[in-house]
Amino acid sequence: MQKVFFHIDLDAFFASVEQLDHPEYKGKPVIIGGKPGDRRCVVSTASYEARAFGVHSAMPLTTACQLCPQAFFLRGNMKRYHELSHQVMQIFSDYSPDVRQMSIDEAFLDMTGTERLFGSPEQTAQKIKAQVLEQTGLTVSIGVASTMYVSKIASGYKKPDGLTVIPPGTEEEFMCSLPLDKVWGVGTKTLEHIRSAGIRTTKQLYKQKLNSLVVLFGNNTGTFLYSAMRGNKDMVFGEEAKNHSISSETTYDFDLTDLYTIESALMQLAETVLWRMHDENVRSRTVALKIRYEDFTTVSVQETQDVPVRTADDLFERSKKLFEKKYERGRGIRLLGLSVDHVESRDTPFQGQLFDDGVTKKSKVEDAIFSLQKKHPELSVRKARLLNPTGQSNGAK
DNA sequence: TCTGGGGTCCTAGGACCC
DNA sequence: TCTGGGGTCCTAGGACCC
Repeated sequence: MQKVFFHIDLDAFFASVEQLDHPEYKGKPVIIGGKPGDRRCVVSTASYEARAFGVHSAMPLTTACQLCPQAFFLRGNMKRYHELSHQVMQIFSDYSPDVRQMSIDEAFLDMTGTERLFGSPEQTAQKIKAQVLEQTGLTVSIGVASTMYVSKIASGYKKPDGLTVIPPGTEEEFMCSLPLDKVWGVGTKTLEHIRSAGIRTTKQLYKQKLNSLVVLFGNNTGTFLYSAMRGNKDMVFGEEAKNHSISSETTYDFDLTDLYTIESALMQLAETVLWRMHDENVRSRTVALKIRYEDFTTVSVQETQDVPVRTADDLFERSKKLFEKKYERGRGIRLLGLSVDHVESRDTPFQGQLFDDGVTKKSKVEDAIFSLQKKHPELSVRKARLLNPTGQSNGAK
């Protein structure tokens, strides 16, 4: 059967939600990411009105302020965005049993074989767009194609409120019509590499033999580029990620140098990560610490132990050990990040040494606190060290 | 214009085992 | 008398995506 995939993207999602909730923002430039004067911020989303001034995602906020000082600058309201995202995803599931949400604002739908039910893919896409607009007030852009990969690129072809259908058999033609930097999966580095090989257009890239791409870019990237230019049919729907991780990181307003402050920051990160591990009911044996120094050089260190992390204290102690191992004394720290990797469900039996060193009890106490706090979010149970009566932060935003 | 936070996947080398 | 080969796990760094 002819495969049909939709890729659906919410247009300038965070900014559109704000314009929806605050009619006074409608038709005006809106920039999510921070308030003017906030340090070390980047643009998360810019409304199309702001994009007209050259503002785009990932741009330093200070730049955005200069390009478009009259914009409404907002820090954003993730809770609200998640609410609306959920609502939109629900609508998608009315149209396909196979929805793969890729992030808060986009999803793939396997629409293969739904023609009898809903009509042609184009008609169905129109219906979805109309239903999302009617029920949420938001617009989406949809790409329709015979492969997931091409549908993804097609959804970005015409925005906002776009619909792009790539008829079966025209995938390669479509890929060859794109500028090189629109090839999904090709970032700055690979683009540079491609250009330095004398390849200037997707057409030229398409003409390369698999074998010469492998010689130029290595097996993985070479094969990817070859396959991408032909619509990347290998990208399949049902694959599970094999290496789940949970992380939390903070860029501080001012560089950290004082050891006590640094340890408090690590404790904060450990609490955040452990809270989420509880929330997802997972455990992990691998803890990784990331340090970004004042000059933006970034290093990381990780350790896998035989026994999984059990308490926030445990995680804090491990992170402190990693910090001492890696930190170059005297250097200012702009970012600290803590993550646990290779997480697995706490329900899968643990193949390891079982012993009681007093941590088990502590872990049970913590479990109780976490579930209590989950039931009653208004109760705040926090470590004394992390409370700050002066209202001064550690420098974290 | 000084550069967020949350992720996934890949590479290359080393340790260790059979 | 010049050093196998495959498999698995681990680590540090990096590319890329939203």
